Amino acid sequence: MTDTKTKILDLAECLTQTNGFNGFSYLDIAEEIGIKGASVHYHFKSKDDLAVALVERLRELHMTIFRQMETSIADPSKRIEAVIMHFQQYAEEDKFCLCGMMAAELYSLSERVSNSLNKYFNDYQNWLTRQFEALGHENATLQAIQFLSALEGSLLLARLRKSPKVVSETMVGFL
Amino acid sequence: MTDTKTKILDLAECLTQTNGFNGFSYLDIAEEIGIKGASVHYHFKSKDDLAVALVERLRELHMTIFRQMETSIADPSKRIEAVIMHFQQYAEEDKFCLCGMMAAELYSLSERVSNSLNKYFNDYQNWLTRQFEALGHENATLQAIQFLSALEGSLLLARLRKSPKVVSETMVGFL
DNA sequence: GTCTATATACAGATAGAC
DNA sequence: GTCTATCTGTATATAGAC
Repeated sequence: MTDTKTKILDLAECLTQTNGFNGFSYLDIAEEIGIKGASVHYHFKSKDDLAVALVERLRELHMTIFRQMETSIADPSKRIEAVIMHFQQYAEEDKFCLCGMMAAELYSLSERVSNSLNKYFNDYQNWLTRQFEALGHENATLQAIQFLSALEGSLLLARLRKSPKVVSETMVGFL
Repeated sequence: MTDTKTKILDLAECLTQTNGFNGFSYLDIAEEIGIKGASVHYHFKSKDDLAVALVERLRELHMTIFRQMETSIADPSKRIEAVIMHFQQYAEEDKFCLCGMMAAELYSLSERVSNSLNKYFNDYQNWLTRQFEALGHENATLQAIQFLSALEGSLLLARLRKSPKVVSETMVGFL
């Protein structure tokens, strides 16, 4: 049985990816997991605290997964392929990227959140750069930022068009 | 002297690009242009009407500009360069793409808006495809969706990092 | 076309009981 | 850790006067 704090984070993550961080309330969270609105404040004093916790949790999770992939998957292009499929899965669930969503909502969020978002994308980009270096690309840094940009943009379009495959179709040829 | 309706649209466009469409209220609009909140409803009965008007106006404007560019700028790669610089300008003003923003906020918007957004991006992509065809690209359709995706994604990252040049640096090599 | 006044709903947040 | 009760602020929207 998962504890309440984790339940809140899981649900908030899902709601942010679909409706945006400003698109749900503490009451939405409370009703869904069966507590009262005030109780959510016990776990996350302010909604800003919740935002920071969401980004930090995802950054740590993704970095752990990325580190594991470097030993469990031998071929770097297969690792990148897995990343593409992960984003396509978001589109299939009518979700956008959590941090992409918050990056769009940037100016309604605090500096703490924007710092966390920057850390997230920097870590992401550095990992991608290492993969493209391993694949022997001339300019791995440029390749990484192009890949990351196209990934975020294609997910935005795929979700709008209700065509998840737009992600993998767009990312073809980035390997 | 611009009329009130145009003033509302101009301000709403700016606010949507910075704070998101759900990030401002009729009262914000009213105070800035010097009328009362209720008066905004006279011009746009519901906020949903305002959303549709914003997207439709921008689609018509951009399509007009694109059509003009095809006669005023001889080199298709110079036309594409102009598009990149237009997006970089957004980043310099701490703005995201209006329709990209609304695409992120998709599930808090009506079907009317999502239909308009789809029309906008389809027209955009078709125009880009024509440019890449004129440049003799093998797969102009793929090139266009990759370009559009990378453009949206790089703007999202450039704005987050407060580095407008990320847009043009990322879009290098897409010509 | 803009105003005042108002209806209704919901947001984030806190105090204090259990 | 969750509750009830409440505060305060703000949102979209409408009716009817000017």
